[in-house]
Amino acid sequence: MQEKYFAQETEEKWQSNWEVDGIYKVSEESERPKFYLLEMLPYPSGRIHMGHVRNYSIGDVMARYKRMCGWNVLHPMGWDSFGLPAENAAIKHGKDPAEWTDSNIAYMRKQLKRLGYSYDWDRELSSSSPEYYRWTQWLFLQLHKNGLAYKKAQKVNWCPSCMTVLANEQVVDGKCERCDTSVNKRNLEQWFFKITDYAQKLLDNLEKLSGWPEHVKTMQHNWIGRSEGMDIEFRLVDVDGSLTVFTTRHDTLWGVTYLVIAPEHPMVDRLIAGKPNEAELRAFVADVISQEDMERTSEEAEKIGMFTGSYAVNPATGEKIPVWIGNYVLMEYGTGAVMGVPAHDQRDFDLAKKYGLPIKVVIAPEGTEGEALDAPSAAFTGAGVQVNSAQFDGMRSEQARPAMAEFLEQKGYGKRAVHYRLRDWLISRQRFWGAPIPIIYCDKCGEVPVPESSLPVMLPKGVKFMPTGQSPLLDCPEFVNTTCPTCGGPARRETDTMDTFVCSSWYFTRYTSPGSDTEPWSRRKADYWLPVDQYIGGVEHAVLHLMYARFFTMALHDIGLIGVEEPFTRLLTQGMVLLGGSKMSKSKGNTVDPDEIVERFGADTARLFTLFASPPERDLEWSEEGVEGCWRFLQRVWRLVAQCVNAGVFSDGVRGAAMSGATEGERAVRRAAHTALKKVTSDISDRHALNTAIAAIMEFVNSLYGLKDDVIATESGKKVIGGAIEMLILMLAPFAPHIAEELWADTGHDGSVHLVAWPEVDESALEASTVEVAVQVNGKVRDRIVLPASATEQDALAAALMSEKVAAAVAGKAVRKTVFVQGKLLSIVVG
RNA sequence: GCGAGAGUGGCGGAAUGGCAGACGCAUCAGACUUAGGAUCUGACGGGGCGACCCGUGAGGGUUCGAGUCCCUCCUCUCGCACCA
Repeated sequence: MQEKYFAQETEEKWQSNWEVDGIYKVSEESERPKFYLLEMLPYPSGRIHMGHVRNYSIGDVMARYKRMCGWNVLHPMGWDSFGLPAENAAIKHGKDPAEWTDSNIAYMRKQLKRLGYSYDWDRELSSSSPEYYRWTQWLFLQLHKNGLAYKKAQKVNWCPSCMTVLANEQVVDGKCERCDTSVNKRNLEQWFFKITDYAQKLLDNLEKLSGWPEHVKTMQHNWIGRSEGMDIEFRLVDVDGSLTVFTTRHDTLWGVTYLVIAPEHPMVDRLIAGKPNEAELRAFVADVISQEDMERTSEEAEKIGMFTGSYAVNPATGEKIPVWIGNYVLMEYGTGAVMGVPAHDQRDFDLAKKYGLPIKVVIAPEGTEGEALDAPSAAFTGAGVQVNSAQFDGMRSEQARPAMAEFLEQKGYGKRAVHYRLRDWLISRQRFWGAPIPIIYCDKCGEVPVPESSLPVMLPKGVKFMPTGQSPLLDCPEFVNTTCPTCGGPARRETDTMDTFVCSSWYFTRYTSPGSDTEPWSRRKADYWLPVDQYIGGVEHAVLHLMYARFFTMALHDIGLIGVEEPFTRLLTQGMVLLGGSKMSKSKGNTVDPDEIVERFGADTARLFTLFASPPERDLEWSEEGVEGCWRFLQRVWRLVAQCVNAGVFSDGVRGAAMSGATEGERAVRRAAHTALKKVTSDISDRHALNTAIAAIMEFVNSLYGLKDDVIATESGKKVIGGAIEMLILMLAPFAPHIAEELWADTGHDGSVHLVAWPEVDESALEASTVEVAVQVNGKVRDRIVLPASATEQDALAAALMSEKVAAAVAGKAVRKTVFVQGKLLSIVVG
């Protein structure tokens, strides 16, 4: 066996063997417990990038490890293949989106296969294929049937570059999440999913997701934004009707000196009609509405307002208070109207100061009841003691709150209410390359769902793309014009398509039943595999994909289509791959091409480096030298095994991993093997600390190099070394599957190393006859002494006092106390 | 402002409250070589000839013992942010 390893030919050989033998295919018919391991569905942009390599390498280690541990592992791969880039390529280069997408998929599939991931490729799916989007449409119809999909006109986010509307989650800092263009608002009639019905459940279930990172749960928690308070009704004075405000501080109700409503509020017209300055008011309203959201809602933006000329009555005090229109009140949140409490809310305070509105203190900081009534210089927003609040005076505000709620509800002035920041999910897109929304409009029958038997509503071929801001399907008469399923009369199809996040909200369920063409999935199979036991992907989807998929799963559960409520039991969010401190990206030009790394070093090296350089959850700085280091390590492993093979370690057959060991050297080899195994096993399964698992294997290899020459000289030593080498290959298998497979064969084994059981730690092998113990005197390490492993505290102290250094530190003082940590440390306190 | 996370050698990073810096990279020295950008051996936080002293963002505290736990700050990253 030669001492140099040539990765490329070996890797390709095993990749084709694996494929021919189908060793990663799984079915439900298994005695083994199931484990569903999934990495987030990639978009087929054209080529894979290092972020993909890292994501899938992490997943592949876990999949291979779990498989070796005896689990029936489902590990599939597919494509999130609808979306804008395909359409942009169509517009720019005249390519058919389907062809562009398919050729990207073909290339990327080849890249993934070249990296040797253990996917069950028979389950591959592509969300843009009619076989898949047929069921996306079918699921839309189920949601529609159950009142969870509806159409309404609303002011929505519009990305002028993508020429489509966006969901709230897809707007980051006022910019399009995808292309970074500033979004603006348009009033459009759009399709929504009623995710707000699940706001409370999405929030409550977070507590059950103990396998999710805290920061992701926090982000979802904040995004859902539950707040508890009261809706309080203020009767209007000269106008019919009332205004309802939402407040979390009804303890400040007696301090309300005015109301403020959003310029978009439906009551605005009635409140300003006929007022002397009506024209001026209308101009003000129009001006505020026309402002971009960012300039209107940024914290620095000045609070401006205008008196409507109308009044309302504070139900608590009976006082007549003015109704204002303010730029800082948002129609989309709460009721679009707020009560102005300048003494206890900084925004209200700013407005009151600016326009000379009265300020009335009703909460005094503890111990300042008398003086607090003077004109404050800023709003006091903390808790305190009620003043000026009729029968509630003197109560602490926290206690006043429930008492007041009770009082207000009894009087019929308001009711306790919960509002969420979460809005319904806007799913329609004015683009071609998505799943058409299966709805038909008929002049007679109105909005009619496409019958399930007519699915899929296919995307037409040969569409002309013109970025007009309307779906290209509109210019496609053969698509638009149809007949009404109900009355048979002429009708038009919906031309908007679905947000691609809809496609990725259920794909993990489709993987359980690939190719099913009579139903989206087999209930039996889905029940067997779901939920996903371990999900891996980037944190950028914390409130996008991960929340949409949770909503979808809950909804499908409640409709009765699926057995689980939460799709992902454990979640690992892997960090980004950086080069020169910033995320690799084409636009910055700081990318490293996986193909090039595979070509130079092989897939095993590429995988190993992305796993070794940093713990999975943290960002990883790409380093050419680091990659070379991993390559050197694999060569070092190869050389070690080759030298053993050439020395005849395996000449009389395989070793079966069991090792006895009589001499000190043999025991040391055995100890090194099982120490490494113990660390690697717990690092993979408990902590997902793949970087330290690899470090432990490296240490193991280093110690084998040191021990081998002595031990290998005898027949018994050969057996011990052989067993250790087998363990090394098994431990390496999840991380560097190709070289492990080749070495497994070269050491005389039949069959794939990836089907061999993960070895078990032999605790007895870990025991050493002697241990080194650090000796501290008053907390400082003074010496290290070697003791028999069985030494007691007394033995240790006696031995320690024999040490010159320890004796010097103790000299002349009395030993007051000792602390002994078996095998590690002796702490002597003197004084 | 609110919430979450992080600050450790020249670098990436290790350390159930128990010998700080595992493992790797870079660097230096040596060996082997016609050669070495291969490989092997060794050194590698700072100071000091030395015994020793100092050292995990800063300052306190708990403890026989603190990178780790507690308190007060500082810096950075991420998320939310006029949400009533």
